[in-house]
Amino acid sequence: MELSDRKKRILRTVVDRYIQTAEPVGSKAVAESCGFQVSSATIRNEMVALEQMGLLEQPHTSAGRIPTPLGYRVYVNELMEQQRLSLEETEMINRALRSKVQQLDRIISEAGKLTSQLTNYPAYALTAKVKECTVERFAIVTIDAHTFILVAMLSDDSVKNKLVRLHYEIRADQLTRLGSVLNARFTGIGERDITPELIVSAERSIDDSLGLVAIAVGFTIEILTASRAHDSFLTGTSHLLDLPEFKDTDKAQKIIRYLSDDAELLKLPAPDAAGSARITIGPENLAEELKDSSVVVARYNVGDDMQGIIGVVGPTRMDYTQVSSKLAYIAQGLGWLLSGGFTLPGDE
Amino acid sequence: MELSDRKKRILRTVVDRYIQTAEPVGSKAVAESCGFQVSSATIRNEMVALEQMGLLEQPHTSAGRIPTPLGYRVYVNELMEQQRLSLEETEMINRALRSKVQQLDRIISEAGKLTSQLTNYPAYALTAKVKECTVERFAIVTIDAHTFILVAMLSDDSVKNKLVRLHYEIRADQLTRLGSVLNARFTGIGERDITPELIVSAERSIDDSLGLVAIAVGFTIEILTASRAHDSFLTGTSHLLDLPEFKDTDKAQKIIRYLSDDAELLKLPAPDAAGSARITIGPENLAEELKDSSVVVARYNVGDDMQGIIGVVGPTRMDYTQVSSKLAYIAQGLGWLLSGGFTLPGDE
DNA sequence: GTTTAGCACTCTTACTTCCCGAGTGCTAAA
DNA sequence: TTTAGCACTCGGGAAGTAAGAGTGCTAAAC
Repeated sequence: MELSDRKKRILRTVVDRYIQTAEPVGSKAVAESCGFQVSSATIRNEMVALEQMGLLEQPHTSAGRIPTPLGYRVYVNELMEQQRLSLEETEMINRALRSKVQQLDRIISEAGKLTSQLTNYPAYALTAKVKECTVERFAIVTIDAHTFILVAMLSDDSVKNKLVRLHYEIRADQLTRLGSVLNARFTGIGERDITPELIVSAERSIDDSLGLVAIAVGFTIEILTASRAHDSFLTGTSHLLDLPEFKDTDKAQKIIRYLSDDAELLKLPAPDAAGSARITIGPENLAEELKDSSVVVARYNVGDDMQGIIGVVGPTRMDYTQVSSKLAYIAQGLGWLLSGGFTLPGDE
Repeated sequence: MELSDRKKRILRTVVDRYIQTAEPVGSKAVAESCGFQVSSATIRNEMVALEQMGLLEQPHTSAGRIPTPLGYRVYVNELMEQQRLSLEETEMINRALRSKVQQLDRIISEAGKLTSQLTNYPAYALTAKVKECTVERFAIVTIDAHTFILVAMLSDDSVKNKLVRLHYEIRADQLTRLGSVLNARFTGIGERDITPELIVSAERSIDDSLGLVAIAVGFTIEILTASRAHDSFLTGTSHLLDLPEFKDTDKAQKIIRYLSDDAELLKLPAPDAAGSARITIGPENLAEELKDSSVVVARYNVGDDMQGIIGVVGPTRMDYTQVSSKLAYIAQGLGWLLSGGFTLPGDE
């Protein structure tokens, strides 16, 4: 498919304008738009050609043209110029990311919030474990004679904890022994390696009449099971209601409900490589609910064990340029922070 | 204000029906409704009286009546019977709560989700610290020569952690010393007690040429600052779009946007005592955005240091009976779980 | 051959008008 | 005090109308 320069320019103008206004774009508007020296009639002829190529369509006779999904695809692939984020924007993202990265568990949800704020579209964030998790290290913190906190550091660098309250008193040395047996026998192994025999043998080894091992192992299994599941977060759904394409509450509701379902989010397309953004337009989406919407996703990696996905959902008329730039930057920044250390590019 | 039995019964019928259908209730419908032996004309006369008392109103002449906010208030205060949750329902809540209480930090957000699911209205959850937090205990977990996790257990029983990666190598004994000085000097004190002098003296005491103390204390301050702030979660906003009163996207958007603002959520009314639910109807709300909506909130306490709030937002035509029962039960269950231990009433 | 101007045509959107029916308030009788 | 009957009111949906934007086509101009 070969497009003349003029056709490209017209297509780009139509897409840009339609992204902004959500109104079909007429030939006159295109002709008047930046620096065309030809009349609207000429534009009309070209637009007919673009329509026959399947890049534009008319919602009805005698309305302006709007891009088809294929038109958006061509725009995204060939016409869209990668937008440079301004210094202020990168600064802001850096600052926001850095201040959010206090607690490992929360980063992902915070990254989602940030994305939604910056793009003005709903954003979702997922974590996905590539490998099965194991506990790297247990720690026990005594609160009082009845109470302690069991802390587990997992192989994906996250930390889980549980407050344990017992009806009977426990001595410090019992907890110490519990800690050592947990660290000796239950670290570095996956959920399926925790057998009843292992538990019994561990209980014997410290003469565990109180059943502390059983409690701790129960918690461990809970954690490992939960960590196999994916975490997901959705924010900024109210942005959808801003858009004219969702002024019909039914549509908005369907899509928000769809996005609220963790299981569905997991099925969404993911980019192959970290850092870059992948764009899925309208009917390219497999899910029926998203046939009228577009999804932009970026991936980041944390070590080898874990990866995360941040995505933005909007109408096909999404501002692809802006969204994909910002998303890619955020994903990259996250990757740096999580696996690198404290500094982001641009920091001194 | 004295209401005859018949008037009470009529008011209750109107409110119940309007809650279900969202349509103005006519005299005929009331007359036919359960067991009235009088004609619609009699009902009409009574309804005029109720209207003059300010309990009912007509959206326009020749439509049925709908309750005024005052009408709802009377309904809530005098006519509503506390609904007993069914055994299945309490079982389900118990099960859901128990399985969620793995990780202290997440409980509150999970409780919000649960509430929203059970009531079919949007729910929000807040934590509020009554007292300033302190770190109870530090723990350091070594990952490799460049990396360790700093874990802090706070006085509110939550656990915070931070992955620290350095460009230079650190020895195990350096970390051990860091741990002891942190536990010796930085536990049990509030944010404002962390003075530069304290930091310098701590650094000297372990000959900290690597600046580890500075990093750890920086993290501590971050945590204490953040824990003073409130956490808030909002879920189930899509339920709003089900309701006819929010079929206008503008209204829905305004209220969702309002609820997404943490600062505003904090201003919402809170119940005085834990366990019971407080109901705020329409114009009783101070916020302009909520003048057409009602809020049901319940509070739970965790020890003396912390308390949390769970709230449900819906139209004035909210199913107060159902919502307040469930909310009270959930709040109660949470309180038990968080401060008591493992068992819920009804468990064996 | 390409571009332009002009014109008739189409289709949506917004606005007005009109009718229907549900539900009321009043009055008079039971 | 309750009931039946009746005229009246008003919102909502259907139908009809006018305006406007944008098109496709044709014929002339470059």
